[in-house]
Amino acid sequence: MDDRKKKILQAIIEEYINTAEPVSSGSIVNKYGLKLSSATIRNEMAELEKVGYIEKQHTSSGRVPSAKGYRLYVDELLNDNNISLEEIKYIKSKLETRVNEIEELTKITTSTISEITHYTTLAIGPKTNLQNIEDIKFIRLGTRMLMGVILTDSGIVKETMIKFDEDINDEQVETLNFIFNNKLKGKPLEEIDKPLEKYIFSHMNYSLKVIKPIMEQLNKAINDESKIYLEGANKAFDLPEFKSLDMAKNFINVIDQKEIVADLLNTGFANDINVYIGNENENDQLKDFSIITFKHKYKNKDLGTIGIIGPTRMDYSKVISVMKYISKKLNGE
Amino acid sequence: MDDRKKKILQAIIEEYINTAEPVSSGSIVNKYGLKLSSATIRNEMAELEKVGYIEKQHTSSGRVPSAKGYRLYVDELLNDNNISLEEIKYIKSKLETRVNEIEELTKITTSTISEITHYTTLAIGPKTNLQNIEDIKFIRLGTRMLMGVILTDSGIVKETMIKFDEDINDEQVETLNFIFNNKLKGKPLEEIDKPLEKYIFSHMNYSLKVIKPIMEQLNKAINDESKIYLEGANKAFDLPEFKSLDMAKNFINVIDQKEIVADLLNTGFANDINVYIGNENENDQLKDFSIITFKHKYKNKDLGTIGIIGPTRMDYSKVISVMKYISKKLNGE
DNA sequence: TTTAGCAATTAATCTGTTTGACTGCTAAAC
DNA sequence: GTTTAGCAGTCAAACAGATTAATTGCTAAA
Repeated sequence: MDDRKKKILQAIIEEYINTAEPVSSGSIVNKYGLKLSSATIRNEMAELEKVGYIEKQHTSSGRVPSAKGYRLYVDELLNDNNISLEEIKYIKSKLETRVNEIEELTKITTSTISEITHYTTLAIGPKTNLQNIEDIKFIRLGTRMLMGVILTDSGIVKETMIKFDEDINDEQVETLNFIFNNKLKGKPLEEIDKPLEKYIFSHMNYSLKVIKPIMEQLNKAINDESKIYLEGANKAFDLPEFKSLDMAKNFINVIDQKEIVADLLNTGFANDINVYIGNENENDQLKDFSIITFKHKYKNKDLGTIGIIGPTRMDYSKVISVMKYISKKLNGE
Repeated sequence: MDDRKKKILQAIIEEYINTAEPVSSGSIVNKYGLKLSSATIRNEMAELEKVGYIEKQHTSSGRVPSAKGYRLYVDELLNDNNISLEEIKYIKSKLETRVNEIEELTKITTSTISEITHYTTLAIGPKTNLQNIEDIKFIRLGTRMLMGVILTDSGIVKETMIKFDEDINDEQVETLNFIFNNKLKGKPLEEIDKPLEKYIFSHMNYSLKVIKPIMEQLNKAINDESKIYLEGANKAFDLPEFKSLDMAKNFINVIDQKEIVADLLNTGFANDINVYIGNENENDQLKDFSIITFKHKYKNKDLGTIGIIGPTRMDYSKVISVMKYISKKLNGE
């Protein structure tokens, strides 16, 4: 792969991303700084095809990038600083909104990305079971109901309602708060488990009727599949690839299935922007889509993962640039 | 409209709902108990068309019900007890799941309806500002954060996080709990407002720095657009009307816009199953869809509205039957 | 090594034809 | 008076062939 081939590949990919039409040798002459005749480009294209970076749909058609082509483009060729001053200004203003909850920040970030990139954007909260408990409290609502609230060191708040068949009094609530905090503060969330149940049961004289539902609900709350955020599902339908009904149907199917979305957001490395192109995706239902994700953090604390999903013909440069900027910005410049 | 015409109209509509194809005079002979030749049915169809209950797409095509036709069918002709024993059994088992929160019940009901009817199902929580406060409490998390929790008499729980620039101590929290409960218990949610702020400010010596954020967040929490639940968005794409890309795009557009969904769920009468057929919908974007909603209640307490959305060719009989049954079941037989 | 020029290929578009499913109407049957 | 058989008329959908336009690969010249 000499330099000229890479330049031509880049031109093909960028032209295809812009036009969504197979790229002919003639269409990139005099664009992208290529001072070559269409015949020469044709010769180079034939070789690029031989090594699998581009593909033809039929004998006389223009070329379309393959997953392998996009991969090279993403790894070596694209401009990852493709972001305008206006966009930076807009993102800044959005991210500086004062929020009281991590959830809100995630929501804002998700919708901002969707607005700027025009792609469907997804987000999921962080895996909580590795986080540490910073505070755990119970609060009585009415006579037979408790709300359990857990604050983790990442600032995530988990809450759950617990109903009882008998009345609860304030003294009991206070004891619960005392015991749970003493026993669990600073420990990882997953420590809320059976052993504790036995401990409470042997150290307090509450009936199992009270303790059982508490433990059940707390465990449910922390193991709860995190909430999934979705912004701009309709944006996909403006793209020409969604003219195909199959594609559209597949897309809705994917974003409608929480497990698939959770899966795709939960793979990938912590400190990177992760790009999965077409058939690089493990899940067969995703093989026509590309997905770009990153874990967003605030002062190095995991806040979850945000990702965009779109056709393989995606503006990788723009998306990656925006994510890079936001990631940096969230983590404090 | 004599009886025979109604029978024929019913036959046309039910055949169309089943097949999604324009209904010819021949296709309903010997079905639906009609012992007439196709010629007679043709004559009747011509008259039904003249009064606007059915329509032709071109001279030699079969007939398709109009919105007016569906309306008559829904009001007078359909079987609203179109529900099988298996379905009843399934619904029962689902609704008997023990839940700790209203939210959960809404989720379960929504997904059950979607599973049984095969239509996209939407839900929204009740308008909270008319509900009464049953309990209102603050709980300290860490040193500079409060969680405010409001329980209403319908069992709805609203919570909000409040951050401060200075430390909060337990004594302050206790006073807050005392004052808010004393002042607001039994009152409608909308009473949480400016006058209270002044009262607290004059009766306690907390700085405005503490009280301001509390009032702000509480107001935000109660005025928050209720969460919208969505189940089975992908189900729509199995229907033949969604072969049309325009239709599909419109559909996604509608369910993606929270305001439209909130609007369509918030119209309609409290004690009824509300049916909006095609152009009966006020919103232009909904004119190709039909919507059926009902307010679900538990022991006469408003729990919000559940609705399904689909093409005008919808199985009104099944949907209405299922909703009737569920509505009755939730409200305690 | 590059390029001009040209035959070959193919999808997309267009055009005309056939087919099949209906209807509406007429006249006969009930 | 009502119902029905039968048939001409209509139209969309399916099909088949011809045309067009885009683009390639290859050859031979620059």
